[in-house]
Amino acid sequence: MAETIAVIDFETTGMSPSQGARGTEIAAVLLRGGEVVGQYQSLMRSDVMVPPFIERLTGISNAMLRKAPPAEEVMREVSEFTRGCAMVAHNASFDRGFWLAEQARAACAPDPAHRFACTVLLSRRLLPDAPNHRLGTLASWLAIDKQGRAHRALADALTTAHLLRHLQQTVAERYAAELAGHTVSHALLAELQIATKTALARCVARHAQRLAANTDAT
DNA sequence: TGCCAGGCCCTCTTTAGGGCCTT
Repeated sequence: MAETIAVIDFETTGMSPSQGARGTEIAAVLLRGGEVVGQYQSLMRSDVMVPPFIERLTGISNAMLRKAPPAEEVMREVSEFTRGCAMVAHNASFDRGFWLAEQARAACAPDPAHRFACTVLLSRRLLPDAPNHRLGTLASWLAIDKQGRAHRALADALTTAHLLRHLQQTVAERYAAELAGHTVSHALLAELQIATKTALARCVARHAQRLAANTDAT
């Protein structure tokens, strides 16, 4: 069966857990074989106030969060929802930081499958002609249908999922010869996101050779 | 008073600095 990738997005009270910021909403979209096969979204309540700027940006208010389920309960649910999935986020260092911090608060057992790939890093390498690599700009530039209000978790996660699908298709078409029939897996994306731009084709070819060698060995 | 993140990329670089991207 094709691997399942979980595309996640956090809305938060600030830029970094190290500064005391907390998640206010999380969404996870499951992609399998390029199709959306599941989605999860929930507001999450913590004891941290939403600053006015963030409330205007996301539309998530302190009043909304007072009625939301506790962050710990939400993290346990979304951890179970994404169990066994490789992860993707737009600017993954940001979401990964909140993911780890909120998981730790909720005493969720770390899932070794939860390795992150980043659509910012990938789009910088694969879409160098884009005006910039903000999620909204890339969505407009690639004519990705609007998925709802930007800066809400599910809308941004769905947009990122469509962007990821476009990036996978780009790799599949541009490096069809190097791929030699192999699919564009999360593992390959993780290698491409840290490859130099001039080494992308060689990176794909090496990856395909390793897969072929492993297949031969089994 | 002004500043406060962090990981990555690019270049006028690597003994550094500035910009991008996320809320």
